[in-house]
Amino acid sequence: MMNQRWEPTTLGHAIMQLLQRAPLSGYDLKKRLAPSPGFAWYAQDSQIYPQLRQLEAHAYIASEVQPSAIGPDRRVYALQPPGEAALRAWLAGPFEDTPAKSELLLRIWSLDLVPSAVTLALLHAKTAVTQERLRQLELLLGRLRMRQGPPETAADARNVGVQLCLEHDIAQARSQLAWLERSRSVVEARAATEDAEPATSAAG
Amino acid sequence: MMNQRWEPTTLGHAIMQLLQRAPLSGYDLKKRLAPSPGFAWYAQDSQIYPQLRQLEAHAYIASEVQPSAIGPDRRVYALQPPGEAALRAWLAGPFEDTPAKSELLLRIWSLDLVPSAVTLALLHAKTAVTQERLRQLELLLGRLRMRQGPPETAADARNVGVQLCLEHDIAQARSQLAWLERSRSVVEARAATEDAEPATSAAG
DNA sequence: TCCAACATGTAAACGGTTACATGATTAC
DNA sequence: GTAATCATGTAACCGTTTACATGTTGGA
Repeated sequence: MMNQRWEPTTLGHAIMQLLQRAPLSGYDLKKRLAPSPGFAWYAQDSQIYPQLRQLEAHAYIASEVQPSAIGPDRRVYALQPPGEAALRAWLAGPFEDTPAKSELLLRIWSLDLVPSAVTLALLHAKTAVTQERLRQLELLLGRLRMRQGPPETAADARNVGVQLCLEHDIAQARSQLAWLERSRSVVEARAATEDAEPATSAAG
Repeated sequence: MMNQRWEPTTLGHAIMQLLQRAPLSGYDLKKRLAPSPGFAWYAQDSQIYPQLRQLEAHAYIASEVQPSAIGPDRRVYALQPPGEAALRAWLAGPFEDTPAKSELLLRIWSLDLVPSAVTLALLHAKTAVTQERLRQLELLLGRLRMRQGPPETAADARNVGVQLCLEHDIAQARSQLAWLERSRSVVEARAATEDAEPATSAAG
Protein backbone atom coordinates (compact mmCIF):
# COMPACT_ATOMS: atom_id res chain seq x y z
CA MET A 1 0.00 0.00 0.00
CA MET A 2 3.18 2.19 0.35
CA ASN A 3 1.87 5.26 2.18
CA GLN A 4 4.45 8.04 2.21
CA ARG A 5 2.77 11.20 0.96
CA TRP A 6 2.48 9.89 -2.59
CA GLU A 7 0.80 12.08 -5.18
CA PRO A 8 -0.42 11.19 -8.66
CA THR A 9 1.38 12.87 -11.55
CA THR A 10 -0.42 15.29 -13.85
CA LEU A 11 -1.14 12.29 -16.05
CA GLY A 12 -2.65 10.53 -13.05
CA HIS A 13 -5.00 13.45 -12.52
CA ALA A 14 -5.87 13.50 -16.22
CA ILE A 15 -6.74 9.81 -16.01
CA MET A 16 -8.88 10.34 -12.92
CA GLN A 17 -10.75 13.13 -14.70
CA LEU A 18 -11.64 10.74 -17.48
CA LEU A 19 -12.59 7.97 -15.04
CA GLN A 20 -14.76 10.43 -13.11
CA ARG A 21 -17.04 10.52 -16.15
CA ALA A 22 -17.12 6.77 -16.77
CA PRO A 23 -15.14 3.59 -16.01
CA LEU A 24 -12.57 2.84 -18.70
CA SER A 25 -9.97 0.22 -19.52
CA GLY A 26 -6.29 0.97 -20.10
CA TYR A 27 -6.93 0.56 -23.78
CA ASP A 28 -9.80 3.06 -23.70
CA LEU A 29 -7.58 5.52 -21.86
CA LYS A 30 -4.80 5.00 -24.35
CA LYS A 31 -7.16 6.11 -27.10
CA ARG A 32 -8.56 9.06 -25.13
CA LEU A 33 -5.02 10.11 -24.19
CA ALA A 34 -3.65 10.10 -27.71
CA PRO A 35 -2.66 13.56 -28.99
CA SER A 36 -6.04 14.68 -30.28
CA PRO A 37 -8.30 17.72 -30.29
CA GLY A 38 -10.59 18.10 -27.30
CA PHE A 39 -8.37 16.97 -24.45
CA ALA A 40 -5.38 18.89 -23.18
CA TRP A 41 -3.15 16.00 -22.16
CA TYR A 42 -1.70 12.91 -23.81
CA ALA A 43 0.61 10.01 -23.01
CA GLN A 44 1.91 6.72 -24.36
CA ASP A 45 0.54 3.41 -23.12
CA SER A 46 3.91 2.64 -21.56
CA GLN A 47 3.18 5.49 -19.20
CA ILE A 48 -0.55 4.86 -18.78
CA TYR A 49 -0.51 1.23 -17.60
CA PRO A 50 2.06 1.74 -14.83
CA GLN A 51 0.27 4.87 -13.69
CA LEU A 52 -2.97 2.92 -13.48
CA ARG A 53 -1.33 0.30 -11.28
CA GLN A 54 0.05 3.02 -9.03
CA LEU A 55 -3.33 4.72 -8.73
CA GLU A 56 -4.87 1.37 -7.85
CA ALA A 57 -2.13 0.58 -5.31
CA HIS A 58 -3.16 3.78 -3.53
CA ALA A 59 -6.86 2.93 -3.74
CA TYR A 60 -7.63 5.97 -5.90
CA ILE A 61 -9.11 3.66 -8.49
CA ALA A 62 -10.29 0.05 -8.53
CA SER A 63 -10.27 -2.45 -11.36
CA GLU A 64 -12.14 -5.53 -12.38
CA VAL A 65 -11.56 -7.84 -15.31
CA GLN A 66 -14.40 -7.95 -17.78
CA PRO A 67 -14.85 -10.09 -20.89
CA SER A 68 -14.82 -7.99 -24.03
CA ALA A 69 -17.44 -8.45 -26.72
CA ILE A 70 -14.89 -7.97 -29.49
CA GLY A 71 -11.52 -9.12 -28.14
CA PRO A 72 -9.48 -10.32 -25.15
CA ASP A 73 -10.51 -9.63 -21.55
CA ARG A 74 -10.19 -6.03 -20.44
CA ARG A 75 -9.30 -4.65 -17.02
CA VAL A 76 -11.78 -1.85 -16.41
CA TYR A 77 -10.91 0.88 -13.91
CA ALA A 78 -13.38 2.94 -11.89
CA LEU A 79 -12.68 6.03 -9.80
CA GLN A 80 -13.01 5.46 -6.05
CA PRO A 81 -14.01 8.06 -3.41
CA PRO A 82 -10.39 8.71 -2.29
CA GLY A 83 -9.49 9.29 -5.92
CA GLU A 84 -12.34 11.69 -6.48
CA ALA A 85 -11.41 13.58 -3.32
CA ALA A 86 -7.78 13.82 -4.46
CA LEU A 87 -8.91 14.95 -7.90
CA ARG A 88 -11.16 17.70 -6.50
CA ALA A 89 -8.37 18.87 -4.22
CA TRP A 90 -5.93 19.00 -7.13
CA LEU A 91 -8.39 20.85 -9.36
CA ALA A 92 -9.00 23.46 -6.69
CA GLY A 93 -5.38 23.60 -5.56
CA PRO A 94 -2.61 26.03 -6.50
CA PHE A 95 -1.87 26.24 -10.18
CA GLU A 96 1.62 26.48 -11.66
CA ASP A 97 1.58 28.12 -15.04
CA THR A 98 4.49 26.58 -16.93
CA PRO A 99 5.15 28.60 -20.09
CA ALA A 100 5.08 26.82 -23.42
CA LYS A 101 8.17 25.75 -25.34
CA SER A 102 7.60 26.08 -29.06
CA GLU A 103 9.88 24.42 -31.56
CA LEU A 104 8.02 26.23 -34.35
CA LEU A 105 8.88 29.64 -32.93
CA LEU A 106 12.43 28.50 -32.26
CA ARG A 107 12.76 27.98 -36.01
CA ILE A 108 11.05 31.21 -36.96
CA TRP A 109 13.25 33.18 -34.58
CA SER A 110 16.31 32.44 -36.76
CA LEU A 111 14.51 32.40 -40.08
CA ASP A 112 17.28 34.56 -41.52
CA LEU A 113 19.60 31.52 -41.47
CA VAL A 114 17.35 29.52 -43.77
CA PRO A 115 16.32 29.96 -47.43
CA SER A 116 12.91 31.64 -47.78
CA ALA A 117 11.55 28.64 -49.65
CA VAL A 118 12.18 26.39 -46.65
CA THR A 119 10.47 28.78 -44.26
CA LEU A 120 7.51 29.11 -46.62
CA ALA A 121 7.22 25.32 -46.81
CA LEU A 122 7.26 25.14 -43.01
CA LEU A 123 4.54 27.78 -42.73
CA HIS A 124 2.51 26.03 -45.40
CA ALA A 125 2.73 22.64 -43.71
CA LYS A 126 1.83 24.07 -40.34
CA THR A 127 -1.12 25.91 -41.92
CA ALA A 128 -2.49 22.69 -43.39
CA VAL A 129 -2.21 20.85 -40.08
CA THR A 130 -3.81 23.69 -38.15
CA GLN A 131 -6.67 24.04 -40.63
CA GLU A 132 -7.46 20.35 -40.33
CA ARG A 133 -7.26 20.54 -36.57
CA LEU A 134 -9.55 23.57 -36.55
CA ARG A 135 -12.05 21.75 -38.73
CA GLN A 136 -12.17 18.84 -36.29
CA LEU A 137 -12.46 21.10 -33.27
CA GLU A 138 -15.37 22.96 -34.85
CA LEU A 139 -17.03 19.67 -35.68
CA LEU A 140 -16.74 18.46 -32.11
CA LEU A 141 -18.00 21.71 -30.65
CA GLY A 142 -20.85 21.86 -33.17
CA ARG A 143 -22.02 18.40 -32.18
CA LEU A 144 -21.84 19.18 -28.48
CA ARG A 145 -23.79 22.41 -28.93
CA MET A 146 -26.44 20.72 -30.99
CA ARG A 147 -27.04 18.22 -28.21
CA GLN A 148 -26.67 20.49 -25.22
CA GLY A 149 -26.88 24.09 -26.30
CA PRO A 150 -24.36 26.82 -25.38
CA PRO A 151 -22.34 26.38 -22.18
CA GLU A 152 -24.26 29.12 -20.33
CA THR A 153 -27.42 27.02 -20.34
CA ALA A 154 -26.23 23.44 -20.95
CA ALA A 155 -28.21 21.06 -18.79
CA ASP A 156 -25.26 18.77 -18.06
CA ALA A 157 -22.71 20.72 -16.03
CA ARG A 158 -19.97 18.31 -17.13
CA ASN A 159 -20.37 19.72 -20.61
CA VAL A 160 -19.43 23.29 -19.73
CA GLY A 161 -15.72 22.73 -19.23
CA VAL A 162 -15.45 20.56 -22.30
CA GLN A 163 -17.07 23.22 -24.47
CA LEU A 164 -14.86 25.96 -23.05
CA CYS A 165 -11.75 23.87 -23.76
CA LEU A 166 -12.86 23.41 -27.35
CA GLU A 167 -13.58 27.13 -27.66
CA HIS A 168 -10.10 27.86 -26.33
CA ASP A 169 -8.40 25.59 -28.84
CA ILE A 170 -10.54 26.96 -31.68
CA ALA A 171 -9.65 30.55 -30.79
CA GLN A 172 -5.95 29.67 -30.56
CA ALA A 173 -6.04 27.82 -33.87
CA ARG A 174 -7.75 30.75 -35.64
CA SER A 175 -5.29 33.20 -34.15
CA GLN A 176 -2.39 31.03 -35.24
CA LEU A 177 -3.75 30.69 -38.78
CA ALA A 178 -3.93 34.48 -39.06
CA TRP A 179 -0.33 34.72 -37.86
CA LEU A 180 0.82 32.02 -40.28
CA GLU A 181 -0.76 33.94 -43.16
CA ARG A 182 0.82 37.17 -41.95
CA SER A 183 4.23 35.49 -41.68
CA ARG A 184 3.89 34.01 -45.13
CA SER A 185 3.27 37.44 -46.60
CA VAL A 186 6.23 38.94 -44.74
CA VAL A 187 8.61 36.21 -45.86
CA GLU A 188 7.37 36.45 -49.43
CA ALA A 189 7.77 40.21 -49.46
CA ARG A 190 11.36 39.89 -48.30
CA ALA A 191 12.08 37.01 -50.65
CA ALA A 192 11.20 39.30 -53.55
CA THR A 193 13.91 41.82 -52.62
CA GLU A 194 16.26 39.00 -51.57
CA ASP A 195 16.44 37.88 -55.20
CA ALA A 196 18.39 41.02 -56.06
CA GLU A 197 20.62 40.92 -52.99
CA PRO A 198 20.74 37.49 -51.31
CA ALA A 199 21.17 37.85 -47.53
CA THR A 200 21.58 34.18 -46.58
CA SER A 201 24.63 32.12 -47.42
CA ALA A 202 25.80 28.76 -46.10
CA ALA A 203 28.46 28.74 -43.42
CA GLY A 204 31.89 27.42 -44.28
CA MET B 1 36.02 14.01 -28.85
CA MET B 2 33.51 11.05 -28.72
CA ASN B 3 32.31 10.87 -32.33
CA GLN B 4 29.31 8.58 -32.67
CA ARG B 5 26.59 10.50 -34.48
CA TRP B 6 25.99 12.85 -31.58
CA GLU B 7 23.33 15.52 -31.97
CA PRO B 8 22.64 18.56 -29.82
CA THR B 9 19.31 18.60 -27.98
CA THR B 10 16.66 21.20 -28.77
CA LEU B 11 18.19 23.23 -25.96
CA GLY B 12 21.57 22.92 -27.67
CA HIS B 13 20.10 24.35 -30.84
CA ALA B 14 18.42 27.14 -28.90
CA ILE B 15 21.78 28.00 -27.35
CA MET B 16 23.49 27.98 -30.74
CA GLN B 17 20.84 30.32 -32.10
CA LEU B 18 21.63 32.80 -29.36
CA LEU B 19 25.38 32.40 -29.84
CA GLN B 20 24.95 32.92 -33.57
CA ARG B 21 23.97 36.52 -32.79
CA ALA B 22 26.75 37.19 -30.27
CA PRO B 23 29.19 35.38 -27.95
CA LEU B 24 27.72 34.83 -24.49
CA SER B 25 28.72 33.34 -21.15
CA GLY B 26 26.79 30.58 -19.38
CA TYR B 27 25.43 33.21 -17.07
CA ASP B 28 24.23 35.35 -19.99
CA LEU B 29 22.53 32.30 -21.50
CA LYS B 30 20.93 31.45 -18.19
CA LYS B 31 19.29 34.88 -18.20
CA ARG B 32 18.29 34.70 -21.88
CA LEU B 33 16.91 31.19 -21.34
CA ALA B 34 14.76 32.05 -18.35
CA PRO B 35 11.03 31.72 -19.02
CA SER B 36 10.42 35.17 -20.48
CA PRO B 37 8.58 36.84 -23.34
CA GLY B 38 10.41 36.99 -26.64
CA PHE B 39 12.13 33.61 -26.74
CA ALA B 40 10.35 30.30 -27.19
CA TRP B 41 12.62 28.08 -25.09
CA TYR B 42 13.90 28.02 -21.54
CA ALA B 43 16.05 25.88 -19.24
CA GLN B 44 17.70 25.80 -15.84
CA ASP B 45 21.40 26.48 -15.42
CA SER B 46 21.89 22.87 -14.33
CA GLN B 47 20.98 21.94 -17.88
CA ILE B 48 22.72 24.84 -19.63
CA TYR B 49 26.26 24.40 -18.29
CA PRO B 50 26.57 20.68 -19.12
CA GLN B 51 25.07 21.28 -22.56
CA LEU B 52 27.66 23.99 -23.18
CA ARG B 53 30.46 21.59 -22.29
CA GLN B 54 29.00 18.99 -24.64
CA LEU B 55 28.69 21.47 -27.48
CA GLU B 56 32.29 22.49 -26.90
CA ALA B 57 33.47 18.86 -26.76
CA HIS B 58 32.04 18.45 -30.27
CA ALA B 59 33.65 21.69 -31.47
CA TYR B 60 30.31 23.31 -32.18
CA ILE B 61 31.27 26.17 -29.90
CA ALA B 62 34.51 27.43 -28.38
CA SER B 63 35.11 29.19 -25.09
CA GLU B 64 37.61 31.53 -23.58
CA VAL B 65 37.85 32.87 -20.05
CA GLN B 66 37.46 36.61 -19.76
CA PRO B 67 37.75 38.87 -16.73
CA SER B 68 34.43 40.47 -15.85
CA ALA B 69 34.16 44.17 -15.11
CA ILE B 70 31.67 43.60 -12.30
CA GLY B 71 32.32 40.09 -10.93
CA PRO B 72 34.29 36.85 -11.18
CA ASP B 73 35.84 35.63 -14.42
CA ARG B 74 33.38 34.49 -17.07
CA ARG B 75 33.76 31.74 -19.65
CA VAL B 76 32.47 33.23 -22.90
CA TYR B 77 31.29 30.91 -25.66
CA ALA B 78 31.32 31.64 -29.39
CA LEU B 79 29.66 29.66 -32.18
CA GLN B 80 32.12 27.86 -34.48
CA PRO B 81 31.62 27.02 -38.18
CA PRO B 82 30.64 23.35 -37.47
CA GLY B 83 28.08 24.61 -34.99
CA GLU B 84 26.62 27.11 -37.43
CA ALA B 85 26.41 24.42 -40.11
CA ALA B 86 24.63 22.06 -37.70
CA LEU B 87 22.28 24.84 -36.66
CA ARG B 88 21.38 25.71 -40.25
CA ALA B 89 20.80 22.04 -41.04
CA TRP B 90 18.53 21.66 -37.99
CA LEU B 91 16.58 24.82 -38.81
CA ALA B 92 15.96 23.62 -42.35
CA GLY B 93 15.40 19.99 -41.35
CA PRO B 94 12.17 18.08 -40.75
CA PHE B 95 9.93 19.56 -38.10
CA GLU B 96 8.01 17.50 -35.54
CA ASP B 97 4.97 19.33 -34.29
CA THR B 98 4.46 18.11 -30.73
CA PRO B 99 1.04 19.23 -29.50
CA ALA B 100 0.85 21.31 -26.34
CA LYS B 101 -0.10 19.95 -22.93
CA SER B 102 -2.08 22.51 -20.97
CA GLU B 103 -2.57 22.19 -17.25
CA LEU B 104 -4.93 25.17 -17.38
CA LEU B 105 -7.27 23.43 -19.81
CA LEU B 106 -7.00 20.22 -17.81
CA ARG B 107 -8.52 22.12 -14.89
CA ILE B 108 -11.17 23.86 -16.96
CA TRP B 109 -12.24 20.55 -18.52
CA SER B 110 -13.55 19.35 -15.15
CA LEU B 111 -14.67 22.73 -13.86
CA ASP B 112 -17.93 21.13 -12.74
CA LEU B 113 -16.05 19.41 -9.89
CA VAL B 114 -14.93 22.70 -8.39
CA PRO B 115 -16.84 25.60 -6.78
CA SER B 116 -17.45 28.47 -9.19
CA ALA B 117 -15.55 30.86 -6.96
CA VAL B 118 -12.38 28.77 -7.33
CA THR B 119 -12.67 28.66 -11.11
CA LEU B 120 -13.30 32.41 -11.23
CA ALA B 121 -10.22 33.00 -9.10
CA LEU B 122 -8.18 30.82 -11.45
CA LEU B 123 -9.45 32.72 -14.51
CA HIS B 124 -8.77 36.02 -12.80
CA ALA B 125 -5.22 35.10 -11.85
CA LYS B 126 -4.46 33.83 -15.33
CA THR B 127 -5.92 37.02 -16.82
CA ALA B 128 -3.66 39.20 -14.72
CA VAL B 129 -0.57 37.21 -15.69
CA THR B 130 -1.47 37.24 -19.37
CA GLN B 131 -2.22 40.96 -19.38
CA GLU B 132 1.17 41.70 -17.86
CA ARG B 133 2.85 39.38 -20.33
CA LEU B 134 1.02 41.04 -23.22
CA ARG B 135 2.11 44.45 -22.00
CA GLN B 136 5.75 43.35 -22.00
CA LEU B 137 5.48 41.71 -25.41
CA GLU B 138 3.98 44.88 -26.89
CA LEU B 139 6.72 46.93 -25.31
CA LEU B 140 9.43 44.73 -26.80
CA LEU B 141 7.84 44.74 -30.24
CA GLY B 142 7.24 48.48 -30.11
CA ARG B 143 10.92 49.13 -29.36
CA LEU B 144 12.07 46.81 -32.14
CA ARG B 145 9.74 48.47 -34.64
CA MET B 146 10.83 51.91 -33.66
CA ARG B 147 14.44 51.01 -34.35
CA GLN B 148 13.99 48.84 -37.41
CA GLY B 149 10.54 49.39 -38.85
CA PRO B 150 8.07 46.61 -39.76
CA PRO B 151 9.48 43.16 -40.59
CA GLU B 152 8.69 43.49 -44.31
CA THR B 153 11.29 46.23 -44.68
CA ALA B 154 13.56 45.86 -41.64
CA ALA B 155 17.16 46.43 -42.67
CA ASP B 156 18.57 43.77 -40.37
CA ALA B 157 17.28 40.36 -41.53
CA ARG B 158 17.95 38.92 -38.07
CA ASN B 159 15.15 41.13 -36.81
CA VAL B 160 12.41 39.61 -38.96
CA GLY B 161 12.08 36.31 -37.12
CA VAL B 162 12.25 37.97 -33.73
CA GLN B 163 9.44 40.36 -34.66
CA LEU B 164 7.29 37.54 -36.02
CA CYS B 165 7.78 35.55 -32.83
CA LEU B 166 6.68 38.53 -30.78
CA GLU B 167 3.67 39.03 -33.05
CA HIS B 168 2.77 35.37 -32.59
CA ASP B 169 2.91 35.56 -28.82
CA ILE B 170 0.95 38.83 -28.82
CA ALA B 171 -1.80 37.34 -30.99
CA GLN B 172 -1.99 34.24 -28.79
CA ALA B 173 -2.10 36.34 -25.62
CA ARG B 174 -4.92 38.54 -26.98
CA SER B 175 -6.86 35.51 -28.11
CA GLN B 176 -6.44 33.90 -24.72
CA LEU B 177 -7.54 37.05 -22.90
CA ALA B 178 -10.74 37.10 -24.96
CA TRP B 179 -11.35 33.46 -24.08
CA LEU B 180 -10.66 34.08 -20.39
CA GLU B 181 -13.24 36.87 -20.39
CA ARG B 182 -15.72 34.67 -22.22
CA SER B 183 -15.15 31.83 -19.74
CA ARG B 184 -15.58 34.16 -16.80
CA SER B 185 -18.95 35.29 -18.10
CA VAL B 186 -20.07 31.68 -18.69
CA VAL B 187 -19.05 30.58 -15.20
CA GLU B 188 -20.69 33.61 -13.63
CA ALA B 189 -23.91 33.04 -15.55
CA ARG B 190 -24.05 29.45 -14.33
CA ALA B 191 -23.06 30.41 -10.78
CA ALA B 192 -26.14 32.63 -10.64
CA THR B 193 -28.50 29.71 -11.29
CA GLU B 194 -26.31 27.39 -9.19
CA ASP B 195 -27.27 29.42 -6.09
CA ALA B 196 -30.80 28.11 -6.30
CA GLU B 197 -29.80 24.54 -7.14
CA PRO B 198 -26.18 23.70 -6.24
CA ALA B 199 -24.72 21.19 -8.69
CA THR B 200 -21.33 20.58 -7.07
CA SER B 201 -20.92 18.70 -3.82
CA ALA B 202 -17.86 17.11 -2.22
CA ALA B 203 -17.36 13.40 -2.66
CA GLY B 204 -17.87 11.09 0.31
C1' DT C 1 28.72 42.99 7.99
C1' DC C 2 25.47 41.35 5.19
C1' DC C 3 22.89 41.15 0.98
C1' DA C 4 22.34 41.09 -3.92
C1' DA C 5 24.03 40.04 -8.17
C1' DC C 6 27.70 37.71 -10.62
C1' DA C 7 29.43 33.24 -11.94
C1' DT C 8 29.67 28.06 -12.36
C1' DG C 9 28.76 23.90 -11.44
C1' DT C 10 27.14 18.47 -9.39
C1' DA C 11 23.76 14.74 -8.02
C1' DA C 12 19.51 12.59 -7.65
C1' DA C 13 14.91 11.98 -8.91
C1' DC C 14 11.30 12.17 -12.12
C1' DG C 15 8.43 12.32 -16.17
C1' DG C 16 8.20 11.11 -20.77
C1' DT C 17 9.62 8.80 -25.08
C1' DT C 18 11.18 4.95 -27.78
C1' DA C 19 11.76 0.36 -28.51
C1' DC C 20 10.73 -4.12 -27.41
C1' DA C 21 7.45 -7.91 -26.29
C1' DT C 22 3.27 -10.90 -26.05
C1' DG C 23 -1.06 -12.79 -27.04
C1' DA C 24 -6.38 -12.98 -28.27
C1' DT C 25 -10.08 -12.27 -31.46
C1' DT C 26 -12.36 -11.08 -35.74
C1' DA C 27 -12.66 -10.27 -40.60
C1' DC C 28 -10.79 -11.03 -45.10
C1' DG D 1 -3.11 -17.74 -43.16
C1' DT D 2 -2.65 -13.20 -42.27
C1' DA D 3 -3.66 -8.69 -41.25
C1' DA D 4 -6.02 -5.42 -38.21
C1' DT D 5 -7.74 -4.34 -34.03
C1' DC D 6 -8.09 -5.40 -29.27
C1' DA D 7 -5.51 -5.69 -25.06
C1' DT D 8 -1.51 -5.24 -21.74
C1' DG D 9 2.62 -4.72 -20.49
C1' DT D 10 8.53 -4.18 -19.68
C1' DA D 11 13.22 -1.95 -20.23
C1' DA D 12 16.32 1.47 -21.46
C1' DC D 13 17.23 5.98 -22.39
C1' DC D 14 16.96 10.90 -22.21
C1' DG D 15 15.63 15.52 -21.15
C1' DT D 16 14.08 18.26 -17.37
C1' DT D 17 13.46 19.66 -12.71
C1' DT D 18 14.83 20.10 -7.97
C1' DA D 19 18.05 20.34 -4.61
C1' DC D 20 22.57 20.93 -3.27
C1' DA D 21 27.13 23.28 -3.47
C1' DT D 22 30.80 26.95 -3.95
C1' DG D 23 33.03 31.24 -4.44
C1' DT D 24 33.57 36.58 -5.97
C1' DT D 25 32.60 41.38 -6.24
C1' DG D 26 30.38 45.65 -5.06
C1' DG D 27 27.19 48.36 -2.56
C1' DA D 28 24.19 49.43 1.58
